[in-house]
Amino acid sequence: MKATFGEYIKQLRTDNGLTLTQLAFQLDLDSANLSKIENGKREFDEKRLEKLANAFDLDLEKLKTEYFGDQFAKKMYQYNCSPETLIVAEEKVNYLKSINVKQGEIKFDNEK
Amino acid sequence: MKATFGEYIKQLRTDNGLTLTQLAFQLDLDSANLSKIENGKREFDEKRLEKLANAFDLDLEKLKTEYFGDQFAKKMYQYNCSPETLIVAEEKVNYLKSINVKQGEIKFDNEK
DNA sequence: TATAATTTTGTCAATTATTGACAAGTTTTA
DNA sequence: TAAAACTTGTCAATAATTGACAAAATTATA
Repeated sequence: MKATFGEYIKQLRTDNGLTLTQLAFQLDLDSANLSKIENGKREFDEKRLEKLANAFDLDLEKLKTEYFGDQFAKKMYQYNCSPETLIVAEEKVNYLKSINVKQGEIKFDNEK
Repeated sequence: MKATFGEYIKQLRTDNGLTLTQLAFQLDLDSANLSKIENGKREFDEKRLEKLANAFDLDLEKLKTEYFGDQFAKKMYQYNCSPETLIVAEEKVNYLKSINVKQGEIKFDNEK
């Protein structure tokens, strides 16, 4: 899997013989906007990952990996970040996990 | 370097004997908001990275690595992404670079 | 070829998120 | 204990994102 997330969706959709309208309906989206997503002109909203997984019977975890990997890649490309950035990210994830084992949970706004 | 970006700024600031007000001035920020940034309650705006680099005579590239690494780590922690996400990100950066060598540049809105 | 279906693009108001600013509170320092 | 430094809460202003629709372009098919 090397494509962007939009290209990936398009691939899934066409492989399964769906039109934009059909998939957009399942994702609770306008077909015009799904087109933009597939062509990289709009972002796919994280909230719809589960619907996308259901639409094609995909593993949500794998989908998340594709999705966030894509987001990070876009940012890195856009800002010309060094590959080192990803190593730093890995360290910092571990750091965040370690301090939260000790100190309880960080609250993010997407949690209730 | 394992700390969050906010902790990193605080470290730099205190090591150099600056108050919030003093550093905030250099960053064109309100000291109250800088406090929130240091404590992870607000985001540091990418546009201020250069000012931060100047304030402490840091290499902008290294700062970017810390900054974006921190952003990715937060997202991964927040959404409980697998470590694999970073490998996917690396592949996709290369993919983006390869298609743009071939096809010309992707335009991002932050470019003029 | 025409016409129907599909996809793409443009636009814009509405919603949502982020920011700057200031007041008020707390903690630290001298 | 007074001043300085830091933190927290709030909110209007600004900015970014989204949904929706119209219309243009492309593709498929009768």
